[in-house]
Amino acid sequence: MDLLRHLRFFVTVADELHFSRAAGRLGMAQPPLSQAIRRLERELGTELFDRSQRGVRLSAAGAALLEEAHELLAREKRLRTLARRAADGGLGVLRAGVPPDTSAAVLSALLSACAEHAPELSVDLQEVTTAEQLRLLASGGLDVGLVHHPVDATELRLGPDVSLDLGVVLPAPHHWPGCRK
Amino acid sequence: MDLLRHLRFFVTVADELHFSRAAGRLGMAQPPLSQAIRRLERELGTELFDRSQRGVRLSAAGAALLEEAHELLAREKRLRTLARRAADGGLGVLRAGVPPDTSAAVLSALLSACAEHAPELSVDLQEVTTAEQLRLLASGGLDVGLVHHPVDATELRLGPDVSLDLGVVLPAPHHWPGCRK
DNA sequence: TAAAAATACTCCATAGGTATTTTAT
DNA sequence: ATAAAATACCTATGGAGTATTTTTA
Repeated sequence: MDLLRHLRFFVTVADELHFSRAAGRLGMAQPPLSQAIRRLERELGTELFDRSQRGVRLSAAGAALLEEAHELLAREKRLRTLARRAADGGLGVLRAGVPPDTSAAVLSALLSACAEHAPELSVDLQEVTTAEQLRLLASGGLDVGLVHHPVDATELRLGPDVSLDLGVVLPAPHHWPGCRK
Repeated sequence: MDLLRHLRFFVTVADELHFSRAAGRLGMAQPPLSQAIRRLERELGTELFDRSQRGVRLSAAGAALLEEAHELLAREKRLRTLARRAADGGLGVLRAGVPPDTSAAVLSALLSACAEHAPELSVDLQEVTTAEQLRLLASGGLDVGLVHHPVDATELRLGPDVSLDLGVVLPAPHHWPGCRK
């Protein structure tokens, strides 16, 4: 019954609060949209909207489910992105920068954690200073970096801190192939 | 194209590594399963399996996607569960009875477990004796109760025992909004 | 030769479109 | 009277089944 498409319909209607406009945005006619929402409501066993006079409102259940629907759709996109990368051989090398003074212990711990989590991912390690890494991350020359705190992480995504005085900085999502979270 | 169903197919095949057996588990014939997997591979732009001689193996991309597929399916189930709760009006208050001599430790443990499991559920606690609870549960005045054993649980559903001499009694399903199982 | 997956085809369910009706302001 | 959603009906896409072929060990 294609729950994902129906959820797409749902969030669009929830956004517009107007079936005809939502149908327009979805590139379809209004009647099939109405039908699809009704089908979804039957499937879930709940009214998603209050179609009373003066327009459409989210019902309590609809409000509760909207957030979850968004997350589900986000996951879907994520999976498709992952698949795309795998298709392009993107699941190949992860270009990682580390500061020159990184200890062998930290390095091997990170590498084995990566290998366990994404076995098909090969890691291309490069010794770069924190400052240099920030430039490379911003320009797409690196995929992830291990840097010294404190750091100006505007436009970057931070990972968890590592051991004592090290931290992980990740670039904006589109440069971000493997090693989840 | 119903990604979710295809992912269900995918994880089943990945689990069995055998199309015919997987088809059996899915309650369908083998040819449509093969077709569906091919469609999914085309859709994602990646080979999910290595169908070489001597059985089926997960491809690198397949291995990478499998985990994500599981999470997506888990989210789907979660959403359906949420919808169910909302449908039963479960997204409101759960009226819970506890015996007057319940210790604060037990109480807080139960409440935090509930909060973790159903964050959107607010719990309305009432101190009632075991005997009183049984009457209220039967009449719908309570949704769940924490009672002393032994107890006459005809027409009620029992939950797991709690700590030493306490037990959980649940009423018939239709009075039963939250706190699964 | 046997077993498992792929191919060919047929059929039916269902999603979507168009036309129309209903309802509420 | 108008605008928006619901209903009715029709068509077509595609998903699933059966039969069959292909391939490899």
